[in-house]
Amino acid sequence: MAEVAAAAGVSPTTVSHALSGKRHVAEATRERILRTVAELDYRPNLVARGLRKQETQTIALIVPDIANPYYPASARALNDGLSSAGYLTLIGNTDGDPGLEAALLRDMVARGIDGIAMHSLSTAPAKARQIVGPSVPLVMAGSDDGSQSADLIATDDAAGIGEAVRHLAASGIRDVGFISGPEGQTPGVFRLTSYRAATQALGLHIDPSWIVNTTYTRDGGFAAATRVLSAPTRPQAVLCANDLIAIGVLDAARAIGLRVPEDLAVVGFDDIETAALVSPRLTTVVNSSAMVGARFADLLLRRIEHGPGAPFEQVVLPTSLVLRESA
Amino acid sequence: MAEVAAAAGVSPTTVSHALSGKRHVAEATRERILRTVAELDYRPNLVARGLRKQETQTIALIVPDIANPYYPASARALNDGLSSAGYLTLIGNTDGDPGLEAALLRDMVARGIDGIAMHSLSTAPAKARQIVGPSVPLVMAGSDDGSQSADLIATDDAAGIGEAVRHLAASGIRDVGFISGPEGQTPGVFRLTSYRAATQALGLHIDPSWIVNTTYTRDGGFAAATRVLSAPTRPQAVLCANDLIAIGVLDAARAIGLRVPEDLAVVGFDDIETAALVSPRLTTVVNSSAMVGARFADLLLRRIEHGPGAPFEQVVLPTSLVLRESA
DNA sequence: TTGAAAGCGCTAACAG
DNA sequence: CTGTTAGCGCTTTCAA
Repeated sequence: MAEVAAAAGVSPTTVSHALSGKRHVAEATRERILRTVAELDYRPNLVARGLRKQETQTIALIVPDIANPYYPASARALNDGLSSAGYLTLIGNTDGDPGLEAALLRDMVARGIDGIAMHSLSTAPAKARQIVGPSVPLVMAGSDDGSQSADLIATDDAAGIGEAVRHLAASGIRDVGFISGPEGQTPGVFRLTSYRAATQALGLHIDPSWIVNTTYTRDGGFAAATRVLSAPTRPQAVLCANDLIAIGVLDAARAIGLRVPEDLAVVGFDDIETAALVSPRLTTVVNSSAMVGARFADLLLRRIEHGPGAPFEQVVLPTSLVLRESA
Repeated sequence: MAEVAAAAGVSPTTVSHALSGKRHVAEATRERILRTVAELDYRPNLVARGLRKQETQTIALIVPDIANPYYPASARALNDGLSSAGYLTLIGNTDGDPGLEAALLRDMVARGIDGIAMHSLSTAPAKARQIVGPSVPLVMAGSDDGSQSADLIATDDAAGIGEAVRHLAASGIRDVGFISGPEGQTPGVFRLTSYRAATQALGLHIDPSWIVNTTYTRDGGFAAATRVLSAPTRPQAVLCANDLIAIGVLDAARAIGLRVPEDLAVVGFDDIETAALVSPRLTTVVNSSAMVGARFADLLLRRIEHGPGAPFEQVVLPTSLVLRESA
């Protein structure tokens, strides 16, 4: 920048203002500066600008695993919602590990990011807020501890799962199992709770062996289903905490020789693209990842604009059951 | 940092060294400093460190679209290969637009990233190098202009496509079409070339109407296939520039009432997870996205270590045909 | 309409 | 074994 200033015969201050437009610069000087900038191919150093302005035009996206098909759509929508404001996305994978979630939150703050969007599996908002400090814009999805310490995006799990259970009951199914994520991890726990409530509301009996924890993966679903389905009293249907698990259940049903949905009805959660592609096509609860990403962007932008003082917002995304072939 | 220094009764320099370990600090002082750091919950400002050291521990990943199922695995593998060295990934989506590709390259450099990994659709290595300057570590995949201006990751398209064409010919198929990506975009052009070479080697005739350009999406594949398959002289098989296109072709075949593979054989490219899940399961050329990400990390690390002087490397990833149900 | 000077928070000579 | 000083490249008072 000093070079540009020298070449254009002005002070660095003026170059800065000519580029930022933050104060008026005489038309002639401005043109001269812009020409010099082009000639010298000068590009502002954003690290220096970030240090000085205490804002980096970067927002952090913390996810369990970007390779899990649920998250990329969220990442893309977040990016698109923020790119017009000049933000770029810095990404971190946690695999749901509480230690990594915490470490990544700290690291992101140390990097001076302007906001954090987090799909949390193990860290509650209060804990996350404690780690990042009071002034960092923080929006979390999939986790609500009632602490009012971050902007929140929730999914109406109860509605979707209630709809699913009623749909099954309407087809005469009374024995419904649930395959959740790792013990204690959100959002599985919420969905499990919704399942308990929904079955109880219909007066359905639940055998404890029908409820099982596993990882949020296809392999996890396969392993869990293999256990549940080979028990003497297997359920007629299983609800799954996400679609990946449900696809694993489909695998297991095929391996065991169970027809879906005749012998076993399967319902997923999320409606990732693949859900409509597997065979049989998966009946699932729609929980749009792209919608979450878009809301991340909205809330972050609003929080950045209004500062830490404004009351925290909570948006709850609707869910709906999409009927396909598996149930 | 000044606060910590004051509280611990030492100079900032000593605090810096106590934390970085770059020079010896007396055990007692070090312990005192570390305690103070913990008490004050001090966290180094990485933006300031970045400005001073001219390195940000950040690498850029530029992809056409992170929501396209091919790229997340690459992103994850890149991240994993780099995270132990303390790097985080800054992501950019270009949609293959040359202008965006260029703009993103510039922006990343301005942000002082320590290296760039790019899945390029429209920008050749020479052009990218010109934009980022001579000293920025740059690894590109899917694009080679023979200019020796960046580290390169290539896929052995010819081998995989040759294998596919021979497999089709062995089943008695002689009329093979090719659905590519947008005109002129890599990697479609390379694959199209490989297809021409492979069919010619077997003496197969190609009708010009069997070769068509479209976007690298399921919808693109559907639209293109609808055109190709409704022509009077439709091919017996189509090769596709990627799996998403192939899945769209499957959709189109179903819509038209063509049985796959009996009436139409379909071969994809990439072997994304979904390829094995669709019905019929997709026969495709394996081109591991995770492998690309891992190589990105390797090459970037090596380049960062050795500096811009070392000769550019080029790794070519093997491909292989995986036989499933669609061909 | 423009400039001088200070400073964001750190690290690396240089010096002792 | 430790401290002083300078400076990374910007933006923003303050002053003219």
